[in-house]
Amino acid sequence: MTMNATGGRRRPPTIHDVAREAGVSRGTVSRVLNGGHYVSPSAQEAVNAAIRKTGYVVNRHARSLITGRSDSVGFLLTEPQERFFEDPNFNVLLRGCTGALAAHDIPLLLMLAGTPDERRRIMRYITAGHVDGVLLVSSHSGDPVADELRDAGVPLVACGKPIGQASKVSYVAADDRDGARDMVRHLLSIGRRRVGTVTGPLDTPGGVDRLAGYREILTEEGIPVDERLIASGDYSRAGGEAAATRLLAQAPDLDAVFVASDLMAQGVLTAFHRAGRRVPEDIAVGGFDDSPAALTARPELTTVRQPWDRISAEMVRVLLAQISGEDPAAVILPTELVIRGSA
Amino acid sequence: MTMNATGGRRRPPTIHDVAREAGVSRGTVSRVLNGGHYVSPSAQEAVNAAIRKTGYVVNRHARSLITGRSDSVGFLLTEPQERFFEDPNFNVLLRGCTGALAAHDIPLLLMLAGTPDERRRIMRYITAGHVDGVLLVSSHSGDPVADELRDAGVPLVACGKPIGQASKVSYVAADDRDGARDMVRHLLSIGRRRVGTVTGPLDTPGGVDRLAGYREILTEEGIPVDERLIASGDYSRAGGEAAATRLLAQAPDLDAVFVASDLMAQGVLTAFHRAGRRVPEDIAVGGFDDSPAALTARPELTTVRQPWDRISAEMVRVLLAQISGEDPAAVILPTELVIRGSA
DNA sequence: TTCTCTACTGTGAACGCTCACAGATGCGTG
DNA sequence: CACGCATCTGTGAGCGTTCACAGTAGAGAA
Repeated sequence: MTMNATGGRRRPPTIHDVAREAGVSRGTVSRVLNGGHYVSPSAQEAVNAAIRKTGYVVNRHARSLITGRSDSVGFLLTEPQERFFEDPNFNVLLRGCTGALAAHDIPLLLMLAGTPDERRRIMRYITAGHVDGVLLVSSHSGDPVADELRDAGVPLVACGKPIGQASKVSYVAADDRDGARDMVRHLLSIGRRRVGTVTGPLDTPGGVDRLAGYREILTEEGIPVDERLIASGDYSRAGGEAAATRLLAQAPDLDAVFVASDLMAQGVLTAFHRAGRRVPEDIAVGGFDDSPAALTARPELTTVRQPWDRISAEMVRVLLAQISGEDPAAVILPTELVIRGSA
Repeated sequence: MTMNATGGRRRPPTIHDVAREAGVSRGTVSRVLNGGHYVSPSAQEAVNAAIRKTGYVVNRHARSLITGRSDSVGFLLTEPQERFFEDPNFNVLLRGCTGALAAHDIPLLLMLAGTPDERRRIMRYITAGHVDGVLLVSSHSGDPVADELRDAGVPLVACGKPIGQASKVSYVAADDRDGARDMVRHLLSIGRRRVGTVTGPLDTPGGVDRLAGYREILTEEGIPVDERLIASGDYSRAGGEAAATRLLAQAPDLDAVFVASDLMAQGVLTAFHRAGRRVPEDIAVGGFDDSPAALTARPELTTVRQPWDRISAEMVRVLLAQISGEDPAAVILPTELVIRGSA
């Protein structure tokens, strides 16, 4: 018989081979491949059989050459990468995006742009049309990359609200403010009155919005906001530890603290432990993210879950919509309070 | 002047545009692009200037169509993915590979093959020549994917020694046995005599080789191997906790334990804590991996560092060598004992 | 009948690049 | 002087696909 398929790993079959096998023309095979419009049922079937028989797989390079699309998207990480790879949320996100794209048969290209050099190289790669769109992950938003890409006309979806220039950039984010509100409300509901907070960097939406939620609830409850109860961190464990130490010094009567990330909350726990404060007896601690770190911590962290699975799915959905011509869109997803031992 | 480059985002410049701009032919431009052999210095320079001026970037699809190469490689994860994405080592590996490839201007395609369906789709994608080679990460080695890819003639490098069929598959691994030997030797050197171990799954090289190292040192030191001191885990925290509990029941006089992963060691610490055993006073604990988990643990884990940065670099090196025609190769890298509080 | 419309099919002509080849030049050697 | 050889250059062909277009056939309307 034919010595192709699994056997002789020679030249892979082309659309020509399929056409010959099916007794139709290239054009018909191509039409079957692209949705099967204007193809008779008999031809349709013959082509499908031929595809199965020959083991044909479309050559994406040839297709891309003519369509101008690449049928792939980039997953772009700006900034020093350690921060991300340390962050368990990031992994969930990466996995979710890869999976969601795979459902559309679209490969994901992982791109790391830590240094200016890499950034340049990658921008060239992207703007040369080697990907159809970009999923952008960058914590310090206000990242120039977002604007550059937008200006270059590259479909783009950011993870988290980009702050700064009210650029028309699509994004998907959890409702940070509302999540913070839930947590602080919870801390108050269990009887705490000196509720502090360790914020994220204030050039990130997570930093700004979670702090805003904190302020709002206190105000709504008629509790004056005491600036000595506010310390800023950098989303790292060490930063959380340092912030907690400052907090204890500034406000020794602290009885609860809302920490803007679980990783920082781990540092906060360490600081409190060293200072001889018990959690949650002396001080209740609430985190944010519901990362695996929340379960590693002792006691386990009460935290705010971000719907990462939905975030990744939405990012992909919005990006694909944008690639096929729709306008940029913003999606904000609800968070969920997860109560464990620390508060 | 010319209305290209940064300005009008119309059709990107082609090799034709560059040739015209430089006053040479396509062929000469192509030669410059591919190493610059047989090109006069003056032409070389004119072409480079034209490339800068036009902002030309090679169209990889057109190139791939004719060369048959795709100039990209896949990073393939088999098995249920959670396991990997939970594992901090994996992240270091992914980051390292992406970076090492970027240095060669080769994009990395992340591929997740958790389900049989995905596996089929991805195998088709790979064997269709959409990537030039594959970096394979799969903990339970003996994975059929490795053999399938090898049989399909796809350049391949595995992370960790594939066990089972002595297949001619390239791999890069840390020296598990030697690392285990160092750790057990260390435990003995601090005076422990009832040294147990929690192994990894015994269908993984990490499981087998680390146990082998454990046995070897005990034997060399003339200490009989007591099977009650050996419990197997599954590289998960919960598995470590369960194994430690069994160990305590089987051998209450345990005074040290070598755990085949840091994550499991965390579980072991939890179990010991619950049983009222102090670490390291009552029982010394040694981990493996030097993952961030080692620093999260209390006390911080004495552990064996795997050189993940070098592993990723070597994987990429070996893969690229193989793509350009060299034979498969195995690389084994030394580990390093990291002493902290737990032992 | 004849004409129009829809459903379907086949055929060049690209897409942007590399490769093989043919040609041109300059230089050293028989 | 003729010849080989190495260096350099341009040209046509073709990689595998899609797209626009030109058809063909059959059904229904005029």
